[in-house]
Parts: sequence; structure tokens; C-alpha cells
Amino acid sequence: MKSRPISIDPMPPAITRLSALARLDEASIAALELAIQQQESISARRELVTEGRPVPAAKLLLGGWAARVRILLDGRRQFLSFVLPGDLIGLCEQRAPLAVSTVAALSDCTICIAPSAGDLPMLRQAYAVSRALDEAYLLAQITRLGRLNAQERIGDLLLELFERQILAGIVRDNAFDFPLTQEMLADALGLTSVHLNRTIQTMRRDRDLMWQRGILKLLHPAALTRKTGRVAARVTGDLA
Amino acid sequence: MKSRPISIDPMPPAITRLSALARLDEASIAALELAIQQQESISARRELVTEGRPVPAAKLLLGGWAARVRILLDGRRQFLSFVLPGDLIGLCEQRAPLAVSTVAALSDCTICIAPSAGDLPMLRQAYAVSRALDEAYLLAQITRLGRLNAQERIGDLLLELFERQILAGIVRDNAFDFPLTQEMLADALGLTSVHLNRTIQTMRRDRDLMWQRGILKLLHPAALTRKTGRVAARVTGDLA
DNA sequence: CGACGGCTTGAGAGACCTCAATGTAGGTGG
DNA sequence: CCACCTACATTGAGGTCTCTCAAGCCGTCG
Repeated sequence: MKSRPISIDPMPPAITRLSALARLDEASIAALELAIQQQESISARRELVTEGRPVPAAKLLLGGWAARVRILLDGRRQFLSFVLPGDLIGLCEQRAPLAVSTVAALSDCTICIAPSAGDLPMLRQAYAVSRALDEAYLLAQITRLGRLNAQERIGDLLLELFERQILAGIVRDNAFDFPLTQEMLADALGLTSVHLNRTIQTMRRDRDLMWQRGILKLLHPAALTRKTGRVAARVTGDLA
Repeated sequence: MKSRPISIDPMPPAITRLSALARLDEASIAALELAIQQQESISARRELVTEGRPVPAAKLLLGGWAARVRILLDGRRQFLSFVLPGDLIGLCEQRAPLAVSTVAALSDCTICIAPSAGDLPMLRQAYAVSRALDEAYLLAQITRLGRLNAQERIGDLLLELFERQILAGIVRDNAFDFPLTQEMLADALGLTSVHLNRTIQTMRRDRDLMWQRGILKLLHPAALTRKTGRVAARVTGDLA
């Protein structure tokens, strides 16, 4: 880090994140900045991608949260993964692809078209790493649902989201925007909202976290990491 | 399909499967046949890819079963997905990739190097569709673990495996090779082997399936599909 | 034949669910 | 400024699905 006038990180989260995934050159950043100027607002609950239909052009999430979700015939709902600022939506190598899951805005969001990485190898690499991370998050989700109990699931997911928010540079004092309801979180974790509520309460009592008015704060992320036996995803040997 | 002497499908499962994912041209098939001549035997339990280490060259599974697996610090095990004949292992767009999960042989296997799709657009498309299917299987796994009960999980997974084996052309009379132990299946489904055993028994009693000596037979796949509310993955609008 | 891995069975416990009611904060209209 | 509404969070009581621990069984293989 070069020294800078004391201020909040001035870069948009999306650029912070993609720069963290691969060393972006000037041209890539310029392309991103240009795309970001053409941003669009999306209101909560709107679908950005619909399961079974053709995948629209790739988007970049600039602000707000979205999620991949699957609804069963009898109405049961399962969130497959969360989409946070700086994440890509609907990136796809294949011709004539059909969406394998719906992506829906969980809060009001802003998005833009993801600039083509056609002649920008650095950007292409960032996209590839982003895809690899997406896959890692799916695997982590499977492990959570298959083998962790309620408290471990919650701790593990919150830590993952925390680390992802750090990547995008939008964590301050261990706290970050968290626009989910308990019911949404429960539907991500394979729990009922009642049981999630009770478990969150004991975590509050244990001073693991504070969560109110859409802000989540992890009081001792390192301790929580140890407690849940969590291992963060590493996806490239390039950096670090 | 041209008419051919009446016989069992003479093609290796891998070629059958990849041809089903995209219309392969002569050159692609020739490349695959050439690669298959250089096959290698892998004994059960060996690791083909190791989590956290660099991803080796992409492989094609020709025979036997493998699985992506994650082991927790305290020994709990979670199978993330199964790798069946015709599936690709370690396909990757990124430079300097690190494996996000271990891939281990569940039975004795034969594999070969996956031919490069560099100048074979059809083969490249088949690979892309294969990757998209892999992702769809992960999403299905999440939904199973998060929102289905034991019987639904079993039915849903067995149907998925059944459909995948059909793609590779290795199902006969609704029966196929199934080299898993009950404990492995339990570790894929987030259950204990005890509970899996009891649930399988009621499914046997209900005449849903027969399973003995490494052969699994679904007695009424269509009925089971209806019963579990299952929807199969569609990933491309190209074919069908 | 004994050893082994895998399958099966029993009994009891616990984590998580269901149903239902109550509490609370923010937002809107009068 | 208050009444009201809605969405969300919280609490209680009881039920059940799945787990744990443990033992017995069965086929295979050396």
C-alpha cells in the first residue's frame, strides 16, 4: 500500500475485488470504469437470470446483494450462493447456454454490463479466478449443509461472507452491510428461521457477533474461524 | 444415427457421453480415440487431484467411479460430487490454478489425458457443456442437502446418477454399475450410514430399487422422479 | 478358520422442526 | 401525533427425524 491521503478506499468495490483477483492493467481498469458509468438500478426481488432460460449478457454487481436460488415444487426454497458487490453474474464459456439457476436481487442493487475480456488478458484472468472462487463457494456450501451443525453452518457462512467483503474492500471495523432477513439466511443454511433465530441468539450471548439494522459485525473473526474449523478458499497460486 | 449391425453400443462411454453433449466432428472423435489408446489404470483410493495443490493436466475418466471429496479436521467426510465414466477431471480456464477439492478414485479406474480442444471447436463446446453440467450437479447437491429429507435425497441422487449413466450409454434394463458402499453414499448425502441403511431398506420394500453386488437397478424411474419432485438439469439450448 | 469390511438391527438421545402466538420497529395515512 | 399495518424477530410447547453407541451378522479372502 502506498501512502495516501487518509480517506475511505475511493475505488468502487467491484474494481477493488477484481484487482485483488488478478493484477489488472490500465486498460482493464479503464474498461471497468467505463462500464460502471453505465450502471442500472434493480429493485429487490427482481430476477436477473431465470432458471431454464437463455443466459443474458454477463453482468457485474456494483452494489446490493443478490443470490442464486432454487424453489421446489412445494415451495421450499434453497439459496445456492450469494452474489456480493464485485461478483460477476452469468459468466459463461458455452454457446447457447441455459441458466441452471435463477439469480434474484435480495436488496435493491446496482449492476452494469461486465466488460468483454476479449482483448484484455488480465481481465480475462480475473474473470477466470472469479469463476473458480464461485465454484469454491459452492463446494463450501455443500460441506456446510452436509456435515456441519446449525452453529457451525452459521459461523462458517458468515466468515465466508466476511472474507468476501474484505476482498471487495467494504469491511470496516469488522462490520459490513448485511441486507438479509433471518428467513433468507435460514433458507441458505438449510434451517428453519425459528431454529436459526435461536442459534443466532446464543451466538450473540457468546459475543460472537452483533447484528442489527442490516449491519453485521463479527466480534472475533479469528476466534470464530478457529471455533468452526474453517479453512478459506485459495484458488490461484499467482498472488500472495 | 446411421444403421449399424445389431449389437451393444460399441463406443467407449466417454465418447458416447461427449457426443451427447455436442455434435462431435470426425477430428474430435479421432482425437478422443487417440487419447483413449493411452489409458492408465488407477487403483481405488488413489488421489487424482489434491486440494490446495496445483491442478494437473485435465483427465478423462474412462471406467470406474471417482469423487470430489472434502475431509474436515475432525475426520468428518463430505463427498461433493461423483465423477462417472465420460466425465472430465480438472478442466480449468485459469492460469496457475490451485485445486479447490480433492478428487479420489472410489473404485479401480481407468483414465486418459483429455485431448486438448485447442483447434477443435466442437470438442471445446462439449467440454464447456460438461463443465456447465458439473456446476448443475453441484447446485442439485446443495438443494438435496439443504431442503430434502433422507428418502428424497437418496431418490434424487440415484436418479441423477441414473440419468448421467444413460448419457454415457451404460445403463441396461434400468440397471447400472454402482461401486459405492453405503457409507460412501451416506457421506455424499449428509446422512449417517445407519440411517441411510434403514431408509434404503424401506425403499427396497417399496419396490423402488434393487441394489446388490455393486449393481443398482431402479424399478420405476419415472415413478420415482414424480415421487421426489425431481427436475433434471438442462444446460444447453443447442440439442433436443 | 479367523479376520476383515460392509451390512443390519436395537435402544435411547438430541438436534432440529412444526405450529402458533406474541413482540417490535418502521412506514403510511389520517 | 397517533392509529394502524406490515414485515420481521422472538418465544413456547411438543413432535420427529436423524444421530450415537453398540452389538450381531454375513460374505470374502488369505
